[in-house]
Amino acid sequence: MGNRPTTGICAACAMPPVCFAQGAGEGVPVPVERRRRLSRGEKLFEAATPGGAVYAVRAGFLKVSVPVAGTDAGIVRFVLPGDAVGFDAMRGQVHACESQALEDSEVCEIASWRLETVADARPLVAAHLRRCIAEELTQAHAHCAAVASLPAATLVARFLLDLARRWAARGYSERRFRLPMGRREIGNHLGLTMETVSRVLSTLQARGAVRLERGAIEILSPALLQAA
Amino acid sequence: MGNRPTTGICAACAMPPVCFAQGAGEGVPVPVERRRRLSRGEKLFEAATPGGAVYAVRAGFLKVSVPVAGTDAGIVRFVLPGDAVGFDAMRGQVHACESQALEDSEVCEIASWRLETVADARPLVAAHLRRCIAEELTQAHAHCAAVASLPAATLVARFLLDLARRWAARGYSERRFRLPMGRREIGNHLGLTMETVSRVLSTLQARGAVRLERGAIEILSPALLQAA
DNA sequence: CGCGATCTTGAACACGGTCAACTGACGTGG
DNA sequence: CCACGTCAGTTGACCGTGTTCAAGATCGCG
Repeated sequence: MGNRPTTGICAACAMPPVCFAQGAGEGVPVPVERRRRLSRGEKLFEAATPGGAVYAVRAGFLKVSVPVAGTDAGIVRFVLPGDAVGFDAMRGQVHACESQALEDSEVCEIASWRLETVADARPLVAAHLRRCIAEELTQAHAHCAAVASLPAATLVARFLLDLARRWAARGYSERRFRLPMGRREIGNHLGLTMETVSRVLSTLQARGAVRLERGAIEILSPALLQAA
Repeated sequence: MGNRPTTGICAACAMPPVCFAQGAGEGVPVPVERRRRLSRGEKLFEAATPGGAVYAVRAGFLKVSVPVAGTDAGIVRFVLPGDAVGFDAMRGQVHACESQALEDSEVCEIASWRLETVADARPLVAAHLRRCIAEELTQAHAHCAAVASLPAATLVARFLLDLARRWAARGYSERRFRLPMGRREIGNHLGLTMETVSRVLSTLQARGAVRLERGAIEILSPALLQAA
C-alpha cells in the first residue's frame, strides 16, 4: 500500500486521502491497522465499548443502529462498499452506535487514536475527515426530517431511489441491485413496520414501478417511484 | 479577546478552544470575524447560499431546519446559548440547512474558510472541531431513532427532559425554563402536529407532571415525564 | 422432505392527523 | 380606554394511515 491506486478496491473508497496521504510513513504510523472479515450477522462493533475505530468498507453490506431505551435498536443507516463507518467514535474514543454485517463483508480498520495521530500531522487528512463527518451529519439531518414528515409510500420509494443512486455512484447498476436487509430492517430504518414495507413494495410492483426478487429488486420506473 | 476567559459568556461557549488556541494571531487570522445580533424571526443563514460559517451562540434561541422537498421545513434541532451551529457547511462551504432566531439572539460568526485555516495550523483546534461535529452526529442519530420508533407522549416528554438537561448543563434551572418555540415547531421537530403536542402537554399538566405558562414551562415531576 | 424464518395478505383496531370551533393574549386604532 | 383583529393555543369530533394480530405462502436449509 505505498502508492495511490488508480484502480482496484481502494479507488472507490472514502479513505484514500488518509491511507495515501503525502509522506505517510515518515514518523507517522500507517493508518490501517488491519483488515477484518465478517460473516453475515457478525457485529463489527458495539455501542459503549471503549476503543473505537473507523472502518472503510471494502466489500459487503452493513447496518448501523443506535440502541434506543426500551425499544429494539433503531437502524440509522446502511453501509455500502466504499463507505466509512464509525465516525461517532471521534467524539471520545467510544462508539455510540453499533454495526452489524448483513452479508459477508471485509473492512479496513483504522483505530481512532491512530486516525487522530495521522490527522494531527496532516492537515489535509484532518480536512478530509471533517468533510466526511459533516457529510454524514447532513445525511442524518435529511433522513430525520424525511422520517418525521413523509408518508410510508414516499419513504419506501425514496429509500429505493437512494440505494439506486448510491450503487450507481459506485459504477454498479442503478436498475437492479441486492437488498440484503430484511423487510423488518427497512421498516426499522424508516419508522415503519415490516408489514407496511411489504405492502408498499407489493403496491409498487403491482403498479409496474419495481420487480421484487429474492433479496434483490429491479427498478422498472424511477419516475413512478419519484412520484410516490 | 486575548486571553482565555474563566468567567463570562465565553466560559459556557463551545468554541473557546478555537478562539483562544495557543498562539492564535501569529500568522493565523483571529477566527471570529464579527458578532451578529438577530431579532426574533430573523434568519441566521439559509440553505444553499455559498460561503457558510459556524456560529457560536452567545445569547438567544435558534432553530435549525432542513428544507424537505414538497413539505415545509423539518426542524432538526434547537440551539441554546453556548451551542454552535453551522457545522454542515464544513462539507463544501455551503449550508445544507437553515437557521432562524426564535428570540432576539447574539452570535459570534466564524467564516468556515477561516475556521479551516485555523484548523490547518492548529491540530488541537482541528481535533476539537471533529469532536463537535461527531457529537452533533451522534445526537442526530439518536433523534432519528427516537422519532422513528417512540409514541407521541414519550417523544414530547423526552423533549422536555432533554431541554431541562441542557439548561441545567448551563447553570440555569432545570425545573422552569422558557419555551420560545411554538407548538407547531415542537411538533415539526418530533414528527407530530401542533394539536397532538398541545394534547400531550395538556395531559401532562392534568397529571401534575408539568405546569404550562405562556412561552414557558415548569417541570413538576421529572419521574412522571420519564415514565411517559 | 419437513422445519423454520421471512415475506405476504387480510381484517380489525388505534394512534395520531385533519377539520373546525372556541378561547385567551396581545397589539392596534378608534 | 375599550373595540377589534390577529394569532397561538386548546379542545372536540371524525377520519385515515399505519399498526396489530393472525393466517397462509414461499423459500432456504438441514
